[in-house]
Amino acid sequence: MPSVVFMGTPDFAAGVLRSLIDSEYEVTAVFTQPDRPKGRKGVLQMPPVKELALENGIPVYQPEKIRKEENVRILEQLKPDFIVVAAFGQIIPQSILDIPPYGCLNVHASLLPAWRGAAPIQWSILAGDQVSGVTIMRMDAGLDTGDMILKKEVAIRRDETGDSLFEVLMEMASPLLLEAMGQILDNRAVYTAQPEQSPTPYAKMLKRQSGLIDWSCDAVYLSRMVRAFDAWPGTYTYVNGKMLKIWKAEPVPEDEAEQLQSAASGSDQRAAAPGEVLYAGKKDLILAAGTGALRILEVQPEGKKRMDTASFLRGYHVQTGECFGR
RNA sequence: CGCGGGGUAGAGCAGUCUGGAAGCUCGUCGGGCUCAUAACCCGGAGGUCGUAGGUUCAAAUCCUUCCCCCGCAA
Repeated sequence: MPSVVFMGTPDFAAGVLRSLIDSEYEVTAVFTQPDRPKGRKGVLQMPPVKELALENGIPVYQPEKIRKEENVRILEQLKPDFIVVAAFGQIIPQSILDIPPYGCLNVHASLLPAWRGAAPIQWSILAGDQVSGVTIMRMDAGLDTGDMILKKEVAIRRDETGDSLFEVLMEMASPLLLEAMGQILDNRAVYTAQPEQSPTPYAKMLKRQSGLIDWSCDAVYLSRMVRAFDAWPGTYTYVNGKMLKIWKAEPVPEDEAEQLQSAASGSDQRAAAPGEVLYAGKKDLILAAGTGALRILEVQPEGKKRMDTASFLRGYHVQTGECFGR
C-alpha cells in the first residue's frame, strides 16, 4: 500500500485528506499549520486538517517552518511514496520535494497557469472568468509553476460566489488527485510543462482590507467583487463612519442607471458622486458607482446580523443623495 | 481578562444619559377608495422591553448576575 504524507490546513485541504484516508493509500503523517487563536475569546483552535487526522489516529506535525532541517529529517524517515499538498500555507523547500519517489503533488484551485498563488478562486471570479477548475501538478521550487498532470474545468455560474465555487472545486479535487496518483503508479502519467508566463496576475493573498469598496469602480466589477469575496474576505463600505458589509448586490441595467443618474442630478447638472444614494425606496437601495449603478440586496451593519435591503431601509432611514463610503 | 456594537410586536429601528402611561417605519388582519395596484384612507390584533436579583411610591430606563447574537483584532 503506497504511503502518503499530507500537508494542508483549511477545509479545502481537509476534504482532500478525507478522500485519501478513505482510499487505498496509507496516510502516514499530516503536516499542518500550528494551532492559532480563533474567535472572539482568542481560544486556540486546531486547523480542520489536524482535527480530521487526530480522529483517524494519524500523527500530526505542526512546524512553524517546514523548511527547518528537523522536518526534512522527519520526512526522510517517513519515506513516503507521495507527498500531497493542498492549501498548506508554507513554501516547501527543494530538499523535501526530492524525498518522495513518486513526487510531491499539489492540488491547486485554478486552471494553471492561470491564477497562481494563494487565492485563485476569488481572483478568477473577480476577473469575470467564464471557467475555473482544479489542476493537479508535480511541485517544483517555484510558486505553482510545476508540471501539470491533470486538469478539470468547471463553468462559473452567474451567481457563483467564492464559497460556492470553493465547494464545487473541493468536490472535483479529490477524484482528480486519486486519478493522477493512479496514473503515476501505473507509469502512464503525462507531465505537461507550464508556460513561463501566467496569463493572469498573481492571485495574491487577500486581506480583510481587500474587501473595501472603491465606489469609483465600475458597477459590474463591484458586483463581481461582492460575489468573489463572499464569504472571505467579505466586501464592505462605510455609512456615517460605520462599517457596512455588502453580501449581495447586482448591477443596475444601463438604461435604468442613466435614468436614475439624471433624476438624481436634477437641475444643478451635477453628476452623482460615486457611492451616492441614487434611490432609496421601501425595498430598493441603489448606489452610484464610477460607471453604472449598483442595487444593494443584502447587507450587514457593524455589530448586526445579515439582513435584506428592505429590513435595512426600515430601520436606518437612508436618504437619497446621502453618500456611502465614509 | 484583547477592543467594540447589540438583545424592545413577525421584521428593522427609536426610547436608556436627564426613571413617571410602549413608540416609528414596515408586515399582518378587517374595512374603504380605485378600471386597477406592491398606491392611498380608516380601523384592529400582536410586546413578561434577553434572564435573575436589587434600589425606588414608580424601572425598557439606575445597580449587580448570568445567557445569547454580531463587528474588529488575532
